[in-house]
Amino acid sequence: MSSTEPRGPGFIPVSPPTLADVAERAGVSRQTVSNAVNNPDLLRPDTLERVREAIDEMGYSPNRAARNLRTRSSQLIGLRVQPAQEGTANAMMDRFLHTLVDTSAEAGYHVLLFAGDNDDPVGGYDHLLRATAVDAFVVTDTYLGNPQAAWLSEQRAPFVAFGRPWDQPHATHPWVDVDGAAGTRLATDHLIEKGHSRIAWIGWRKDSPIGEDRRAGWLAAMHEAGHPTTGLASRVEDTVQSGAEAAAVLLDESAPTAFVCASDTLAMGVLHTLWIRQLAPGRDIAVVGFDDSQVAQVFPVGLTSVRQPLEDVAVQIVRALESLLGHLPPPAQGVLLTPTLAVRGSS
Amino acid sequence: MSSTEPRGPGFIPVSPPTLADVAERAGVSRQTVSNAVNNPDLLRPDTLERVREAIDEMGYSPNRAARNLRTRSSQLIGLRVQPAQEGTANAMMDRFLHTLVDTSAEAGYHVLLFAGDNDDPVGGYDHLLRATAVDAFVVTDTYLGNPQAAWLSEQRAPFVAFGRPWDQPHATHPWVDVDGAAGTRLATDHLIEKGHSRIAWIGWRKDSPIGEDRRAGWLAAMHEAGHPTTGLASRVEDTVQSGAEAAAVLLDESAPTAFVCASDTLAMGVLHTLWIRQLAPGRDIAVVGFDDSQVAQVFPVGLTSVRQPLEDVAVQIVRALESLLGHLPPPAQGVLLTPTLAVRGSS
DNA sequence: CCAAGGGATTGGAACGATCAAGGAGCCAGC
DNA sequence: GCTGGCTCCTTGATCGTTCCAATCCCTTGG
Repeated sequence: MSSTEPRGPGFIPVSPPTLADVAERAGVSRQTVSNAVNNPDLLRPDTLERVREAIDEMGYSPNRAARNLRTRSSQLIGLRVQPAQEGTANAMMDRFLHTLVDTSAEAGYHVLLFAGDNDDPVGGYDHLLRATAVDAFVVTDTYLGNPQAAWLSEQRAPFVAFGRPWDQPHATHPWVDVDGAAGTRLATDHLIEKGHSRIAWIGWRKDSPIGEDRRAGWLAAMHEAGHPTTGLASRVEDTVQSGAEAAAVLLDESAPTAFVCASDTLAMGVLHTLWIRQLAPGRDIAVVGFDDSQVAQVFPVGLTSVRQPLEDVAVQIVRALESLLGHLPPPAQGVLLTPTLAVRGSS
Repeated sequence: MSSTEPRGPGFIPVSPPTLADVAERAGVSRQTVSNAVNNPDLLRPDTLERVREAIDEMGYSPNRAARNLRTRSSQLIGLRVQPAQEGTANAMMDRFLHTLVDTSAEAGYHVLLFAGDNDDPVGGYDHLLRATAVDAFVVTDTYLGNPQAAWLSEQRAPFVAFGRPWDQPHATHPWVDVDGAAGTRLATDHLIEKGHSRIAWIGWRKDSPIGEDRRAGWLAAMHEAGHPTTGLASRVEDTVQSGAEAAAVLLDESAPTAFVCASDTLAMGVLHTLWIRQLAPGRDIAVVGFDDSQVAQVFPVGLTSVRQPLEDVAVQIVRALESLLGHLPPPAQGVLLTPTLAVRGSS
């Protein structure tokens, strides 16, 4: 049999033992070995013991391809990685990815990465789906107007989205998202508690639903505290440069004592302006960012920042996937998680 | 056949068409369709055309599991992700991962992520290998004393390492690495060119071969330029705090006019100390980091930093993998790539 | 006109697992 | 003693593809 081929230096590795090899060794049939692996309850304890010994001795692991073929499932979850782009929120995804991999592993799944193509947002999905190469997808780039979610729904492909279907209020697919408004509200309340009342907002252009969501949190917190907001809000591109310029304008025209920003990138811009003007962040002016990126953590005095619970997001996504794939009761259609505030020297 | 099942709202997705379905439609045998996909040269042009039409019309993609089973290959490359840890060089891996996925895709491979476990560094590899779930591995954490590389070599498993086998000079597996010494030499020469002669080094503890490699580049450049180095080198933990302290000590005792650091993290520490002492980076004191992290890019004046050619690393790794897997002539055993210097305001 | 040769195509047999039935063997009950 | 039910295990068929060897068809040369 395959497991008894000659072996020695310079040889190609022997093919791993099969179910039949183990069966022969344990003196049982193939199916019994299969049951020992998948339905141990069906075996008599002594038989189970014997088969397990054989499995251990031979170092048997079920062949993935054969199992996949027969069961029509791959135990793989597909995740598309965006085309390489510089310095965006990608780095943040790192935390998410780690937990996703870990949690998936616990559920018996692996994560398959595949390349994305902006011109053909659906191509990669299509191929993997038709080849039954993955059991489900995790869709993370829902903010791009997500044709994927709609397309996958239409194909009746199992998937869970990280991000609400902003522009498709009637979408029925499961999703997990972070409550951005709650995050900025947290940040604003924190500043109010510190005694600030003129708290400025620097966010993204109006066509970003995520940006508007985050802005809403700031606005609500300010209104509730009875603080004015006119002239204190600015909407710009998500770059350090834009953040710096916006901060300069706001400082000149509205004299805020604190800034809440839609991203750490913008917050870095604010800090840049403060630095130029010899204003000490945290002492003269408070600044809060969003994302708790590495930048926020290593910035000299530390940048207070809203931290997305990406680990929880990953866990919830895997839970939803398990439901979809039939291992658990159906999940809530949408799960909204609340971020926390990482308080540092800048506030 | 499976492709003609009833379809409509509320139904479970129909199973995708198979080779046999396409064959029937095109009026040829299964094998001919298979050849149309894998060895088009074997078909007569008109037959090929007819089969291709059928494939397109039915939206056929070969079933991955079946193909994998028959060919004993999975077209998957395994990459272990370390257990989630905070704020380390992980974020840098993002660039690498993207390119790895893209390049692998061009070579017909997908990337499979699997969870790592520090207690059992080999467990994940072992399972995937025996289950023939992946064709090869990319090993990235070779600096941990890499038991993986040795173990995989012993198993005769195909893999390529990102990182030289520092502690195993006789290892024979293929690897790709970045020439850290060349990077720090680049940084040091850049500073020398700017007129600096008292250039300090802040690096890692002596037991890090990577750290010593980077230090060697600084040392060589200084010697070649005839500049003294005594009292100008410091070896500390890789934290902002340590970098700040080391910079303070060096400034007090040796009055350097520039710093070369083994990491951006350390460089941030230096910048912190400069900020406290009201010294302007780039004007009063020059600073160069290593890794060109996001931090370096968004830091107000910009942090000059050695940039690892991670994209090239990924490309070379995929190339080496293709060789291992028999599609190309055997590769060089080791590939050493030279980093570049991203010059910004801090120097 | 037939045999030889080569290109194009075909049918059967794997690959290694699970599914769906189908036996043994044993005990209780009539 | 035979049946029925239960537990435990086995046998054949199957998933969809590619490998292998055989077959078919058409051309060419003797």
